[in-house]
Amino acid sequence: MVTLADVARHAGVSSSTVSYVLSGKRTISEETRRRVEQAVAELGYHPNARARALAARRSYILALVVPLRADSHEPIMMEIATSVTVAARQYGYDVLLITNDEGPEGVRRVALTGLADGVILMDVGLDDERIPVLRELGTQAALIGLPDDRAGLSCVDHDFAAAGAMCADHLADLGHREIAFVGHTSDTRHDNPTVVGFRERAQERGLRFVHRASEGNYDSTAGTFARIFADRPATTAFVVQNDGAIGPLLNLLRTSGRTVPEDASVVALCPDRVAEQHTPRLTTVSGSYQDLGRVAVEQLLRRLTAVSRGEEPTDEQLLLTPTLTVRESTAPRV
Amino acid sequence: MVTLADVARHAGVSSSTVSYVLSGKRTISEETRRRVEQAVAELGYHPNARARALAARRSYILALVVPLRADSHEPIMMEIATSVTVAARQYGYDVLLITNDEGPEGVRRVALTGLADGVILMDVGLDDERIPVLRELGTQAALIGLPDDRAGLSCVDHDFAAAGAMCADHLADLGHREIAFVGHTSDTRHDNPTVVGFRERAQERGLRFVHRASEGNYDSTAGTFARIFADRPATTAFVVQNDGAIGPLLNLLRTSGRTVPEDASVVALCPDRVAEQHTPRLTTVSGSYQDLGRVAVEQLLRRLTAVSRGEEPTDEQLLLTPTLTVRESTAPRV
DNA sequence: TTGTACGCGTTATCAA
DNA sequence: TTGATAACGCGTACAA
Repeated sequence: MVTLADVARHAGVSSSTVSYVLSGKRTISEETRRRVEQAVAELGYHPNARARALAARRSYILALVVPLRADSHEPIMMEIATSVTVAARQYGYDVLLITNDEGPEGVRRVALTGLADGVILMDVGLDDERIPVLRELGTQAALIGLPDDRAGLSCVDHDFAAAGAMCADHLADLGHREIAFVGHTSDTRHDNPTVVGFRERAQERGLRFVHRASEGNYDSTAGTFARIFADRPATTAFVVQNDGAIGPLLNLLRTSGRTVPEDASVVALCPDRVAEQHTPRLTTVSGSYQDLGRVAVEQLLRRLTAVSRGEEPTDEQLLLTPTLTVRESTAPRV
Repeated sequence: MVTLADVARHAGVSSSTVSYVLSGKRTISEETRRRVEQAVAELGYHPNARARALAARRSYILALVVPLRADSHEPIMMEIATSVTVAARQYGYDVLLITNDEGPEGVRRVALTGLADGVILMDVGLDDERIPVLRELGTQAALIGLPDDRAGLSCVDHDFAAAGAMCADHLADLGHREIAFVGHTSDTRHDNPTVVGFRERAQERGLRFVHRASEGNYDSTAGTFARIFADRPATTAFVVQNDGAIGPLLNLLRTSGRTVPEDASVVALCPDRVAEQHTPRLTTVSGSYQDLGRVAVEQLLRRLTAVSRGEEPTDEQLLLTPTLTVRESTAPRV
């Protein structure tokens, strides 16, 4: 293994000079810089991360805590995880994966042992049990998802309320008056922000709507579908916040003799990738999960640099505005 | 921060004794062990991972290299990543996430800087560009996927050929004679092991079959479906190796007046989670991605312990036998 | 602009 | 069964 001392010897300078050339924390004469860089190249020197971490008292590692059984969320989780990793690398950080089967202790462990400099929490619930640990240890963190008590924390999430409102607006603009919102049965929250945003905007625009749930499979969606038309036969548009219900819904519309978008418009709240897979390709309101990961990394790194300067880190709460992408599944009401 | 020296002082022993109590690498008298453990508890000592890594010359971190744009593979990737992490934790290791946008250099970086003790490569291709780096640096690794040249490497993968054969056997046992295999257009390999395994067993059992591809959306699958029945009107069973084509296929069967499984049997090569979502619930031949991750971790750790003992690590190539789960989509041919 | 020297918190060797 | 103590390789305050 080639060490800093080896490079120093080879270049005829002290090892601290080599260190400073590499870190750029000191002004170095052009001549010695050249010599050092050449020695680095000739010897094939690679700084030892372990020694650096010990001496610098930071590991340049961020811990990413992912939920273990994210059920249907899994593709999204991977997308966030990779975007976090890519973003972190651009700032010279690496990412350690922590699964939630360690529970809140996972956070405690990486913070206490100094494995990670900070923590990114995915899939943060309203009352997340990992948050007390952050407060107790003073661990720097960025959360993806908005907990109830955000004091002292930086968080980022999609602006679900805006997404709901955008669905209402788009369909209202197209002249629809009777809309069905198809959610997921596993969403037990009465104050699902998407629904709230949708409802408020729908009321402002004078729309009638029903909110129904599906389990995300064919049978359940068929039942939901039947009930919607039993209750509201004049329904001409659907908003779907349930990836598994999309395929069944489209098929039910088809088999019931309704053409999309001529007879019924469909707006999906799902990743674009999913929307492109269906026939017709679906109009969506969607947020970027990559942005979510990137923003979380940047929030956390801002906190870390603040702390390293002896400043107080500033709490940031950011809601990312989603995008309406009009594809083939929405059209003016006839 | 509480250090080993603090604990030693508090317990009235030397710091090396504390270290040995914690690592268990030395026999310690009951009395001192008790004193040390009490001091650890009273002071709330947590060993510093960075110092440990430097002194022990191992980081107790494994690097997991995931493909960046895994397209449809993404849910699977997350499942493997979490199972790798959980398994690694059980052996006292953590997992660092490396995305393939760093390319082969990512492997070089973590190995050369000593960030990780070993590497797990996901989604390994037949001729993977990361493999030469492993060889060049002598980095210990475990691969998920089987490359062509496996010399000096430990690998694990599903036994796809066995999976294909099991599909053929199951349908042959049920009396089917004409079978359609629906694959994915993105699979350009002529020697797709699943197809090979299926074909060979099908021939042994005297089955007729066609192999067709779909892009995994409704339109493409509809075209494939039409062609299959144009070519082979007597087809009574399908094997699907294309998650996106499953929903469309079931709907096409339904709308064309064929009931599953009475008129047509369907065997899916997909995760059980996906199979359970469809109506009817699908008979599958599937392998466990969790096992894949766990086995890779164990292979890598065996190599690492061998090396630390000065022994030569043994190469292991393991194919995991998949499982046939009979659900509601297959029945005897009528 | 450069060098010296100490510290980071463990592990592990060598003695006792 | 236990204790000193020398690495481990780098960062940085202090000195020159």
